[in-house]
Amino acid sequence: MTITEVSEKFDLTQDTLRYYERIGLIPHVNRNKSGIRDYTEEDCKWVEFIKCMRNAGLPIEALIEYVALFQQGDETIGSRKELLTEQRKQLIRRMEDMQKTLERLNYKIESYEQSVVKKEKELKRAED
Amino acid sequence: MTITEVSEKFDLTQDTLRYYERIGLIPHVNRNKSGIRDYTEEDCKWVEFIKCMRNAGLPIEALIEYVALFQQGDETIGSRKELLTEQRKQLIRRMEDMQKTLERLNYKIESYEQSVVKKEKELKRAED
DNA sequence: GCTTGACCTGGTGTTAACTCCAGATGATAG
DNA sequence: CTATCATCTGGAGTTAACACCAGGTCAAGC
Repeated sequence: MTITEVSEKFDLTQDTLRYYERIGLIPHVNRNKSGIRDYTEEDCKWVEFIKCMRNAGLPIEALIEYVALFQQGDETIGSRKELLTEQRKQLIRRMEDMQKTLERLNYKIESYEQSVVKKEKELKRAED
Repeated sequence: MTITEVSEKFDLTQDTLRYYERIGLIPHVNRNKSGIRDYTEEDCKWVEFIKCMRNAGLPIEALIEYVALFQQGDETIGSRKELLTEQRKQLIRRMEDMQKTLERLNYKIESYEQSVVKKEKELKRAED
C-alpha cells in the first residue's frame, strides 16, 4: 500500500504517518527500490493499533517503548505484558474519572431541565 | 481564601489559576483593597468544577463559553443546558472508544499471558 | 524604617504532537 | 524528451496549555 492509501484508510495525514515512523511509534516501513514507502498488511495493523491506543489517551512515550520492545523479539514478552498492564490500569482510572464527571453532568443537566420548566411556568403566569 | 490555599487545595499552580481566570475559564475573582485575590466559596466551586471537567477531557473552548453564558444570567439557561448536553454526548463517545480499547488491551494482555506460560514450559523442557 | 515574603501584572518561554515547507528524485502521461 | 505528480528527507513553524520571569506593590515582623 502507498502512503496515500494508508493515509486515507486511517484518516491520518501523510505527515503524521511519517512522523509516527520517525519517532518509533510504528516500526520502520520498508521502501521499494526507489525509496518509496510500501506498507505491508502488518504495517497497517500497527498504524491502526497505534491510532486506537492514542485515541484512548495512552501516552506516546509508552507506545514508543512498546514498539521498541516488540522489535527486540520474544525476550521482551514479559516486559510488554507489564507495560500494557500498567497502561490498562491507568486507562481504567481515567475511565472512572470520566464516569464521575459524566454523572455530574447528568445531574447538572437535570437541574437545568427543571430550571427551564420553572422558567416556562413563570412565563406562562406572566401571560395570564 | 488566598491563592496559595486554593492552589494547594486543588493541586493547581498559582500560575494556572491566574491563567484560567485570564482566559475566562473561571469567572473573575474579586481582589481585596490591596489588589490581592480573595477566593470566595463559589470561586472555589468553580475551580473544582473546571478541574473535574478538564480532567475528563472537555475542551477548554466549551468551558469558556459555559462560564461566559453563566455570567450572562438566567436568559442563557437553555443554551447552557444544550452546551452541557452536547459535551456529555461527546464524553460518552470518548468513553465508548476507551471501552473498546480497554477490551482490546485485555485481549492482548491475555495473549501475552499465554505466551509467557508457553515460554516457561519451553524453558522447563530445556532443563530436562 | 527596612527587610522579607506573598502576591500582582504583562509578557516571554516551553513542550508535545503534529504540520508545513523547500528542494530533490523517480515514475508516468502526452 | 519534457512536464507533471507522488513521494522523499531534513528541518522549520504552529498551537494549546500551561510555566516562568522581571519588576513592582503592600503588609508584617524586627
